Amino acid sequence: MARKPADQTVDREDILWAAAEVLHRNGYEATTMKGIAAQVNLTAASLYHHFKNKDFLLLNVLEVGIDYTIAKLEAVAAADTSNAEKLAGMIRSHVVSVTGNVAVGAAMVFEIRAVLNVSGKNGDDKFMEEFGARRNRFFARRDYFESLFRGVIEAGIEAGEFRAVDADIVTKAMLGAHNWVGV
Amino acid sequence: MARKPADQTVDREDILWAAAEVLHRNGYEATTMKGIAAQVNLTAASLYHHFKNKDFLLLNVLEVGIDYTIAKLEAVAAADTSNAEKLAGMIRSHVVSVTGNVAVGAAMVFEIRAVLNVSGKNGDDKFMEEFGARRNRFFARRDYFESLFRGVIEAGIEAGEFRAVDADIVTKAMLGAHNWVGV
DNA sequence: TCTACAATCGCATCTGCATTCGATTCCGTC
DNA sequence: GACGGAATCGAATGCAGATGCGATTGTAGA
Repeated sequence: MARKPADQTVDREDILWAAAEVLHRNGYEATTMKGIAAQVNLTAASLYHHFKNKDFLLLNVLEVGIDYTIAKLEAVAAADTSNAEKLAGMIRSHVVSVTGNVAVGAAMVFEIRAVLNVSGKNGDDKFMEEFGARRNRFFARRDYFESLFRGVIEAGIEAGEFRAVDADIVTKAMLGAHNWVGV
Repeated sequence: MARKPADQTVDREDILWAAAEVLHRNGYEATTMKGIAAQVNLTAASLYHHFKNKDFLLLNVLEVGIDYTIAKLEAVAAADTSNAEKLAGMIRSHVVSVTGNVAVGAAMVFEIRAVLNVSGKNGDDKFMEEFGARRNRFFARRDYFESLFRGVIEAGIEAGEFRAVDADIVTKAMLGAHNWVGV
């Protein structure tokens, strides 16, 4: 009695989805391994077979989210159109990403800080080394994501298509607007 | 040795500020009573002299924040100007509120859901009754706050000052933009 | 069929945190 | 100066949640 029938097994991705949902409902710290496990009819212990620990699991949710969002965005950003059209397309793409998968979208909006705070308790060198690296990669991706928007805005200003606004602030405001409509 | 010198005593408000800061840094669940207490050079136990418990304390942070924000906003919203001017003033007011006190501002943005989730563990009837009431009041305030914006937008559309947009969505997007620049 | 591995589970541990309580010290007031 | 309440603290309690471990059982090849 230590294993469920084969037709109930889940894979990494199922767990990530479940985690995203629980995350969306409860927030990072309030999300328990038990809670995630329950979502996929497993016990908390079983999750450790698939993920190193809670922090890695949740970071993984964000990684998948940002990668997906960026992939869709890059396609649009690479288009050979005016900056105005490009920006419009990017906005559409981003909003669709955020609203299409509210759980993951919200996770990326709300749980960043939680990921940032992982550090103290886990005194493990090995752990923090790997986690830190992946976390940095995630934030780098996030910066890159933002830079896609900022880039188009700046290019648009250069080209005289847009008024000369503060691209930094406008980018942030814009992303905030996108995030918010999906919450 | 059970009391600090008089010049170090703190009051409710000091604690609320401290809580807002810790909240901003760590998020709701990761915010510990000990952490808040440390911020004002007290022990966790001492906080219970000032607040019923953690949930009430943190809810109080949000209450103060929304009340402050609304107070400032109402002044502008009541002005006898065009809707466009009014809206501009409100945006200014809100952004200043959010950026002026990042801790409280961020708390209101990020911790709402945490407050919403308070319920299970505290089986106390008395507790949940009062907490629920205050929480509802808070959310009502929050709705009211949003309605101030939506109202002006709708009025502006009526008056032909603004294009006929979806006031709901635009309000959300707008507030998201404001919140985001302050994060 | 047998074997190795993957996927689970139950249980036990360990830790951190909220909350309680009794004791102590300050301060304003009478 | 004595008294009552306010503000603190330290220590103890109790619980929930992360994680480790050994046992168990599907399942895919040899």
